[in-house]
Amino acid sequence: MESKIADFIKERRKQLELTQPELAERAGVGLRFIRELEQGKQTVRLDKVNQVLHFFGGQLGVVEMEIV
Amino acid sequence: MESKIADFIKERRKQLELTQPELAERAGVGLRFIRELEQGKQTVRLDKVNQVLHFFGGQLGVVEMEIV
DNA sequence: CATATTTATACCTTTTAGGGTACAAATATA
DNA sequence: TATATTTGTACCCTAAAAGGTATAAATATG
Repeated sequence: MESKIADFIKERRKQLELTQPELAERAGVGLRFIRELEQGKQTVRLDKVNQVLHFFGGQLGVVEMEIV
Repeated sequence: MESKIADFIKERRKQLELTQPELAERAGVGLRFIRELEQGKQTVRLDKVNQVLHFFGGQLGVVEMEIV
């Protein structure tokens, strides 16, 4: 698993049958950002991630740490 | 409410009776970052927020959007 | 298998996050 | 209330995030 957040976004995007450029446009972020996000990049801005998650009705919040 | 994440960190820090400089040091981030974070700054890096949350046994994850 | 669509990678530029630090404001304590 | 501690604000600097875009790689489709 690359990243829970990445997986969430990738899955929800496919559920809606959107391409990366389409999601970028609708979420109001750059295409490159969507790509990096879906690939699990960690050094991304929180507000930008939220902008994408909002499109799916989600947002970032504090959760318990994974027992990896 | 400034920000759920900000409040979480501020509260947990006080529970452990730590000052901002102490938390910054232990979490391995800059003091200024802790200050901005506790004041609800949204344009922060996800990995840095996680660095702080890890100290409290938490992390960022996708949650349902708030009905504000 | 050829072709079209989608995704990944790479380059350049601008903006800004984060660290450091100094000082003011606020809060706690003696 | 005077003093010490903690927090907030402001400054400079560097590294890199994000946008745009072109192209290669991968995947889907005919």
